[in-house]
Amino acid sequence: MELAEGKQKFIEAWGKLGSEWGINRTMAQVHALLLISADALTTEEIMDTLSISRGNANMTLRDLIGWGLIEKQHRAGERKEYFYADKDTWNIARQVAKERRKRELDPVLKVLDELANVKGEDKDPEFATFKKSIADINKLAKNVDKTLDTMLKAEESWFWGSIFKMFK
Amino acid sequence: MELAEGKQKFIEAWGKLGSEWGINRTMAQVHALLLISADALTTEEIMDTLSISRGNANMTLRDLIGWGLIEKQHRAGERKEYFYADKDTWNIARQVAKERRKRELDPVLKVLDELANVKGEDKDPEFATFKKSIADINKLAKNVDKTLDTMLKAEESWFWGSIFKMFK
DNA sequence: TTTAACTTTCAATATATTTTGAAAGTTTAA
DNA sequence: TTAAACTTTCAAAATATATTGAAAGTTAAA
Repeated sequence: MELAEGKQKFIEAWGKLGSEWGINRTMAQVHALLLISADALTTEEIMDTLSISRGNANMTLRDLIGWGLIEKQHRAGERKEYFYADKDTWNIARQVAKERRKRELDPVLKVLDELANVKGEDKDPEFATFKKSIADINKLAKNVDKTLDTMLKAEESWFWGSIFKMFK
Repeated sequence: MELAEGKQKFIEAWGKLGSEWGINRTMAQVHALLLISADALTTEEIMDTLSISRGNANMTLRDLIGWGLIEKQHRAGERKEYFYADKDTWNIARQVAKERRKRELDPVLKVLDELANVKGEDKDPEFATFKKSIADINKLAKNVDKTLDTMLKAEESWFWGSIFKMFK
């Protein structure tokens, strides 16, 4: 397989994976493109390569910056902005985990805590089932939260070392 | 907070979380409803409670069965089918992880392996960056795969025991 | 069998999300 | 200043996804 074809395939696969996990396909594709680019790219180059509009490219790049996955670069004597992706997969995974925890896990934990206070008759099976389910999910969510917290602070080598030890 | 209101809130929160993770909102809501129901429910009851159509309810219930999250029940002397959700959060997490691995991680691993064979000039920085990125992502993906594999075989207590030990 | 209770299908419709592109906004060099 | 180079915005259009509901299909009791 040629490099050009390989790049194409990677961008497609990354885009598909992203969309299956609730991430805008274009955003995942732009990220993929920058991931496999040795140099930083301009908005223009990204638009052309992926055949997307200026508005779309601009918004997507802003979002990616918001996710902490890419950054702007400036070159002496040039007005244009260049975009460059962090290539470290461990950082990427951490960044994504961090953002999603903030945006999604935190609100859910808040709701679950509220729901732990629902009042009712312990003899009522409907109430008992509700209570039990909420408590169990709460426990799982808090464990996930704690695990992410530690993971976010961890260094790569330390983390993988632990995973390997954990799973022999 | 009253039980009825709590149920409502939980169904909404679960639906929102699901949709943010690429799971159909209605599917997550039906799952939530069954999770907090002491008894198995009929299609009719689910339709009424969530205000969804018969077709939607039917398709969603089939999907949930496909994900291994709920099951049909039959009652002596009745034609109607009842639906019941597994209430064990550990099983739910495992089931979801299992399905998503099969549907999403496996295809990505396949593409990454193909992309590892892309030919090019080692001196070409574009080629070198591509190779490096693919290799790194491959490594991460394989680690995730291995971790999931072990997790899927694991018993709850064993798993959480390890997590706790891992993170003190 | 027949029939009524129940389930499934799917084309049409509705809703939600993404994308476009032209206009407005901003910045810097001359 | 002015004007050209560049970035941002956002209403409208396009696309993708989810939902409806009536008709077709299935099943089991009579």
